[in-house]
Amino acid sequence: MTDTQETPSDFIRDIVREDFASGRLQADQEQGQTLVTRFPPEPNGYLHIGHAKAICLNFGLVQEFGGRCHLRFDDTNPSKEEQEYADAIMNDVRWLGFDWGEHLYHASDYFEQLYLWGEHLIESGDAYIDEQTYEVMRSQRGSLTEPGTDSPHRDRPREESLDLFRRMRAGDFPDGAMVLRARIDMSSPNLNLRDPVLYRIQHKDHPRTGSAWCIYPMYDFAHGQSDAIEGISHSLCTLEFENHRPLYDWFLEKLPVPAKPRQIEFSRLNLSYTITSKRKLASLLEHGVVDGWDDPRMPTIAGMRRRGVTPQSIRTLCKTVGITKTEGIVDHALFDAIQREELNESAHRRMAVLRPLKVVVENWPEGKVEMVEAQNHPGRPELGTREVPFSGELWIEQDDFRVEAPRKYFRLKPGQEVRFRYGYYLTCTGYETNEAGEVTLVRCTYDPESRGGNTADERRVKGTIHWVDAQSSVPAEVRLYDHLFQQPDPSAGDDLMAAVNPNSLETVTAQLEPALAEEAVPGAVAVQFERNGYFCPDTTSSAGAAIFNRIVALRDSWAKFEKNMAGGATSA
RNA sequence: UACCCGAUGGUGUAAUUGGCAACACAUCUGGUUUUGGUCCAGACAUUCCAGGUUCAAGUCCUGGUCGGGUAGCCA
Repeated sequence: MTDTQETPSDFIRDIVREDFASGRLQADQEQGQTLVTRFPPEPNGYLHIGHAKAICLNFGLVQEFGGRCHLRFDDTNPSKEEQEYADAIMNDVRWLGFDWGEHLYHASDYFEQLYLWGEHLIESGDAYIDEQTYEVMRSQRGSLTEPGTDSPHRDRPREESLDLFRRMRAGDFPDGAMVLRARIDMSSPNLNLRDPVLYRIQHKDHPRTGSAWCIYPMYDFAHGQSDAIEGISHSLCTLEFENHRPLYDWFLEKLPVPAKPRQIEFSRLNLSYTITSKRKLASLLEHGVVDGWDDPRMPTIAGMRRRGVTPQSIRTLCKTVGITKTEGIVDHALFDAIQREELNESAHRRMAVLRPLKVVVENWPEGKVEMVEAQNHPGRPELGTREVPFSGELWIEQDDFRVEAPRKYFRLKPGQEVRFRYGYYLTCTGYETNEAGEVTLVRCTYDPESRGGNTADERRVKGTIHWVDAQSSVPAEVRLYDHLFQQPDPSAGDDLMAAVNPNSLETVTAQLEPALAEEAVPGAVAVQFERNGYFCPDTTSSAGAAIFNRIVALRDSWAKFEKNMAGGATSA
């Protein structure tokens, strides 16, 4: 995978550079430690835009500096994890453009070693079996401001702990009967060091190890040691693990591990109008706000892929927001801008009318159909042209006609002449309405001398609108997406559902130019519907039943102008 | 009222490690344009506060303020 611009440096890249300079890292594995990173998801849910940041960091680093990046599933809790998630995660990472080669690992690969290290800690007096209840242990933990108190089993003989630990493994005890705890310091100001639990009993089959185990290691006891086993040099994680680092280092010091990885924390990616909490995302499904994990409005990788977002756009976003330790919220408009920039360059132009209004050309020769030539990309002539039918009955956007138009409205209105892009100049001569007063039809005359969209006299026509020929156009379902939430920070309030945008999806029956019908198949590249936005066929679309998703709308300075006018009028 | 972390425009980052506060997005102005798109030009900051060191401080020192994280047998 190659991206056009170089990734700017950041504090982690600075550290890596320093490590090469100091000799801690060697470019050649034969001579010592190379750069080794890892992306360590728990297979208990779908990947989202926040994960993309970690993926780009870990895989991007080794692309730039050499080395390797492992994909490691942190599968230490069988009651939450499933193979289905692991498969989806691998698919998403690949789609994002990254490759772990042969370096696919699982924390469960190390269960035996981890268990042995558990015994090791017992033997060295650094761990013990505690058979108190969960509630008692919690009450002994103290609080944020008060120290905890020692467990009565804290000084139990090593042989006794060892025996109990072995019997735990053998399945002699029910869930929750006892745990293995590190013996550190119950009065530590860092709560993670107050004799944390290392192993718990769970009589539950594991997706990979089956029924081999009924005790499973906790994250803290598994993660750092897994890093060490794999020879990870830099273990990059998000800020909430900062307080875990002393524990991470404690295990590496107490245990005969083969390497000493270094944990470095960076801030999560937060996008405005978006959430990335697995629990909250799941609640959207439960409440029926979205159809599934791959609903195109979801910030999941699967959702964005279905929406038509490109992996390149996601990578560019991650590159642009950078890596720091400051927590903030990235303006979603930045992501929109990044997508438009990429799509503007690549997407072929097509004409599609989203909210059709019929136009009849009164002086058009009866039954005549003309083919006019349209460019596929005005900025890139090398992308060629196509033929589009034009006749006396056309569709235009409802919004491109006004009976009473505001100042500076350049589109169709009674008496006004506008350019039908690549077609002819049309002048509005009248219109029809229904009982409700809605315009149902617009009457125009055309200038036969204006074929292609200009005239010999070079008279100025300010407005240009898109259109499709009514006889040959193809109806299609088009899904117009907006933010899932109406507040920039949906998590700010206490009621997530109250923040949901009721208009996050608008479905319209559009009319497409004929060429789009064949392009309406899943997997097709994004196209620009001129003056509307960038669109991509949905996974359920077919040539016979076209369904398009709007990836991102075009910038619309006229809509903004009108909105400001309205806002200014009320506030003035 | 414990420990850890953070603080630079509206937003996200940068600043050769003590030397003219830069880039992108957003917003606003104007120009070009057969997409009200693209493109082009311009505008927009007392670097959280108060002291101190220095010819020189976003950067170093002291003290504060504000924000976030942490009390799972989750990761």
